[in-house]
Amino acid sequence: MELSDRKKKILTALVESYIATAEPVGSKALAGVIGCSSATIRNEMSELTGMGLLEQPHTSAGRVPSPAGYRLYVNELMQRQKLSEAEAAAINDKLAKKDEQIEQLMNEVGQLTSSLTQYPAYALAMKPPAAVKRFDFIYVDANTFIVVVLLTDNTVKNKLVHLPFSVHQEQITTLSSLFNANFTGVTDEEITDSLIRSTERAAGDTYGLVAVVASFTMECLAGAKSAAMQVAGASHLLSQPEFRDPDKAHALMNFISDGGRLVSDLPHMGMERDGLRVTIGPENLAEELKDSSVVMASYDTGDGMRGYIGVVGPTRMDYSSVAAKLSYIAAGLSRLLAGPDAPEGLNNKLVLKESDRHE
Amino acid sequence: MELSDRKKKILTALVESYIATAEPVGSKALAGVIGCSSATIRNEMSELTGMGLLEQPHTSAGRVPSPAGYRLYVNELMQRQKLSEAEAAAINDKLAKKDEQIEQLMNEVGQLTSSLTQYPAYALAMKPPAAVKRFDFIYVDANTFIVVVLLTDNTVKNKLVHLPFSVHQEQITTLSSLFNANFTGVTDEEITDSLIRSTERAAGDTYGLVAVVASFTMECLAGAKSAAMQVAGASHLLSQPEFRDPDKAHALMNFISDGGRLVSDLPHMGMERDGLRVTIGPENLAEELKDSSVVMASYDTGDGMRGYIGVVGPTRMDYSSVAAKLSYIAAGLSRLLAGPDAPEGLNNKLVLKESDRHE
DNA sequence: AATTAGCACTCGAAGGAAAAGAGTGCTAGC
DNA sequence: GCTAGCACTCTTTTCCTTCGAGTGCTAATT
Repeated sequence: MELSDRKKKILTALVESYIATAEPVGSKALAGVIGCSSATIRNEMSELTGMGLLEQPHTSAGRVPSPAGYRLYVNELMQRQKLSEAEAAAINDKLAKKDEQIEQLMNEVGQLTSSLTQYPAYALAMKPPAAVKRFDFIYVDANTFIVVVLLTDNTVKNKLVHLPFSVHQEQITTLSSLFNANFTGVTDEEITDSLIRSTERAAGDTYGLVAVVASFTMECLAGAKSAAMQVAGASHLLSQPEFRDPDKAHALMNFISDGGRLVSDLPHMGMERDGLRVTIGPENLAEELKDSSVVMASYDTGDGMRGYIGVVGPTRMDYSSVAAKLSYIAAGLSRLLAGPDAPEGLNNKLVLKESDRHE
Repeated sequence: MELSDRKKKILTALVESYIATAEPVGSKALAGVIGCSSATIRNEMSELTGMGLLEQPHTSAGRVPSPAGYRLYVNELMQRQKLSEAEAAAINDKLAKKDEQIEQLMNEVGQLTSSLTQYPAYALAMKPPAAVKRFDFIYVDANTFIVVVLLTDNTVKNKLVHLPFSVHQEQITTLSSLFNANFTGVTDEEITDSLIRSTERAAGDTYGLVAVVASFTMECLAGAKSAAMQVAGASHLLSQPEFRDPDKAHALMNFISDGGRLVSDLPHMGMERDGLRVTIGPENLAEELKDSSVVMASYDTGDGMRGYIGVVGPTRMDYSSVAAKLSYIAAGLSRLLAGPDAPEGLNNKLVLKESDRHE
């Protein structure tokens, strides 16, 4: 059922006033804004309460939006906000530095989001599954060599292997061709015991090393697809009036600090058209979030890497401004990670431009 | 001036009772424990107050230890506590996994310390300065090669370099000998502009790549000596009665979450004999810590790598148990990082034992 | 029919007095 | 030197009152 224009206006004004002040809103306060008497507002508010969009903390307090009220506000009433020049510039600035490890980057993004929104924030990156593109073995000395693995996403991993017995340069070379023949283009699930065993049979006197290198390879592949997750700014919660009760604050902080729960208990699929998603109070699965809200945005680099950034706060969250900021940051991340300077995905590589050549 | 035995007993009992309950301690409560009447205790307490070891929140409350009182307790009265079997086992268990990146490890150690002590904890690792032991260059394709750098601390770093022009296999080989000749054994301060320029002059047609590889090298060396710092469990603060005031909690949490301040504002030198150090309330330099205490322990791998773990809490901290746990964890870390299984320091290397050889 | 003014009513917040309770300091006696 | 006793102090708790914001309803107005 459709609301009258005036009801929409009242609900909007009420939600925004409550977001700003955290105080229940009375009819008098709205009368001025809407342009009719407080009695009229009271009648309207009474109906809105009947529809479940507003709530009364107690008889003689003003009204407060219910979760359904917030939902309606977020879906239909809220203004899409633009970032100020300064904010946009700050974000671009922070994101300018590429070429970082993914954990490090997620950490910075979390910090940035949190300090910008003044709410706790998290940042999550998920890499697509990778395979090995090529192996290189570097002979260091009789007891030591280095395995260097180049993955399909152009990440490079390495490991120093120290042996209690000696090997020759040629044995390492053999090992190298062996692995390049058998283990390239293989994802981590495809590294089976039988593959390892058949490689060992072909390995001659270097069979003892196969299992070691194979397990390192699996580690790399597992690491490559694993998600990086960072949480930042949890202490911002404490400045919100709804968390002046230390017990409530504690419960939610615990939940937030446990990155695993954030990932598992938030429905990170089914983003709206613009890659944004808001879950309000009881819509959240996790018990700890039943009277908090989460705003999240997804980004996508186009080459299989996806991720999310999000913000946790009281249901009385400044949805409009948070949504705008998250969208902007997410868009920036998509650009950064898939941009022309990093055409093949994120990794610690270095692109040399013609202009860098010394004359 | 030396305290009578009875005064020591009273002070000890009072501190421990206050640590346990967070309530000011009255003379009656102590009378039972000490074995004389409350009036006697009152007289003694009055003198202890005069000496500045106790404080009265107000006339009709019991007494509370002053910072000086805690200091005396920590220095002379407190029992060196032993860990329970279970606790020791839990720590050993957690520390069993070696072979991790240093950031990851510090993160886990922070978590472990925090969950064990129920206070916020931090873990800090500082690597000694390193130099490059050798360079390897892997030719991938005409536009791409990988630089692999083996450092003196046996860490291996790599970078994929993508070029806007083609190079030949031989050019890469030249580059390799060039860098191995000029840049090995060099610390990051020793990489000067003139070194780079003289190498470029010797580089022939690969001069354009010298600066790139050199700057990557500096990055590696800088990264190798940089400290890894992790903070965990900040939310434990909220369960302490002294931080029921959200403003206080907020201020301290902000301080703690800012790892940099923790490092710079804590006097991490001058550990006591057993590698432990306690700073109580106003002894702390940082304004935010003026009514908190910090217990920290140092570890040392013997090969130049040092680090600290620490715990932040109210002055009413359970010094005895925290000190025991920190000592144990620090000792465990020393062992882990310098132990027989990792004889050359921490890095992501892999040591193959004879028994690992397949038969 | 919709809006508004007026008014009685409700209920939490704020303030204040009184009572309760815990602990001290002092004095006198053991 | 220790202890019992007691008056005194000061916080905490409780209960009561007052105050005020805001509602819901009714009747008047447009």
